[in-house]
Amino acid sequence: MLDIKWIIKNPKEADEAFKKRGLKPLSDKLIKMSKSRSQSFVQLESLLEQRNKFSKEIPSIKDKDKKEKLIEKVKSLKKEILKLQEGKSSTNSDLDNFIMELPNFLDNSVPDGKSDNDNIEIKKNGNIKNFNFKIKDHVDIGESLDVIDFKSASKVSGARFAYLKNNLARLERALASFMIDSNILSGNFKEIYTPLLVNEDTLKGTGQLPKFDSDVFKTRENLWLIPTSEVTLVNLIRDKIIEEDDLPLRFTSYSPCFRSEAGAAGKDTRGLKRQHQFSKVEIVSITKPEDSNDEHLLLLKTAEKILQELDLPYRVCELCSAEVGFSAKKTFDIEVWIPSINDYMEISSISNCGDFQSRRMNARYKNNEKKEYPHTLNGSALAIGRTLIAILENFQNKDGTVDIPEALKKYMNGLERL
RNA sequence: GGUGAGGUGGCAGAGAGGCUGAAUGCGGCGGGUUGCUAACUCGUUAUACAACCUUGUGUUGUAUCGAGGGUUCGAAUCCCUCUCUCACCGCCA
Repeated sequence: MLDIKWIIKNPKEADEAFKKRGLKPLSDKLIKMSKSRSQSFVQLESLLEQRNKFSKEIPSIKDKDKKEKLIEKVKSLKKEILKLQEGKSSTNSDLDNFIMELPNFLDNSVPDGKSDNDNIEIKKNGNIKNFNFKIKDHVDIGESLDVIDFKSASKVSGARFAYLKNNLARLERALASFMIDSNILSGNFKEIYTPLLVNEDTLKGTGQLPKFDSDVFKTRENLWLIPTSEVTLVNLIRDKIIEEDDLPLRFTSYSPCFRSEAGAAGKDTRGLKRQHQFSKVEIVSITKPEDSNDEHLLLLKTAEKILQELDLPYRVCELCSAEVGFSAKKTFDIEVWIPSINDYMEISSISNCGDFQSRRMNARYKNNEKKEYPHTLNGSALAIGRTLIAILENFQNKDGTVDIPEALKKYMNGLERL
């Protein structure tokens, strides 16, 4: 959530920031809304004060008529209060609703841009293999090895689901263990197993709601399937006051993720790339504001290390202004090399959300005696479904088999290839 | 899913329409006593928001006793809904 006080104090800078996000200047509107809110608030307070004062006097008045009169007076006060409260709660929620749908301000360092073409590649790593045979994509590899079954999945669940079978199912499990272990080593991330169903407030806290409700699956019981365990990991600090010495908090979690991807119909329909359900190992950090830039790099390094150990070629991009997500102020994407498309594909997104989420969830930390909003950061380390694609394709052999990356063999009981 | 009991400050625990932002105890903080510790003792000890100026470790106000509604001149206290915790029963990996 944006800091309305800061906007009131710095309307020009705020409008610049809105512009960078591709929005109209909104400071005027926000300031007006906030002013009318605080005006009615002051008015209401003074009415409440009167009511309380008179009410307190009533029991000590002996004269019956006087008493009656005073009671009548308070009654009419009450009517006024009720009226005002109605107005207030509507302007109040106007501002709240409006501001809850505004994205985070971008970091100054974020490059301007209009599409993913304007993302800036900042690093490349690993060797892209030259295959001396006709390569297959992961769908063909998976189906010919009888380890992926889309047909059955579409019958059982519908489009955008898949069965993984045999050693590919095992590989998915191996990757989860491997990634978690690697993360714990990289930064002493604490492993967490989280709930997969959450309530509305939780999703508001991290920013999926209220704006992106169509991207998230909702159950009859008003619980929502998490689209990422960022949601549950960051919400661990909701309504809490963290001791300064306990920062940074670092969490890692393996979980299924569910995305309805309402806006993505017809996109990437082939294969495992864009599924309604996929697994992901997530890393999350909660830091002091002054540490979050360094922490952002640590998260990046943590995710990169996994690709390095898996021996997968990748590059790191800094997202341009058009591509940074709603809650983030700065994001690095890691993209892994995919031979069948002869290009890189996003496999991890690592974001610094500043105090945007901690404001939304009212999470603070003690800075000496002051309470301030910590920064929250999250990243995939890594998306497992897409890691499977990368392994199937980058480690494929001419005979249709797929080698198991060295780092995973011990998690596969020594298995050499699929 | 059913039944019952509950949710009060950092914690424990009173309060059962106005004197209650809330007794008491513990803990915390500051002081006293003491060779040190302990014990004892005195004082102090919530948060958020707002208004005002004398811009201060300021004054005043409002809200907060799980959440949201309601009754009332007045609600921690009465009523309704929801939620969470605990116990027992049922079901269950």
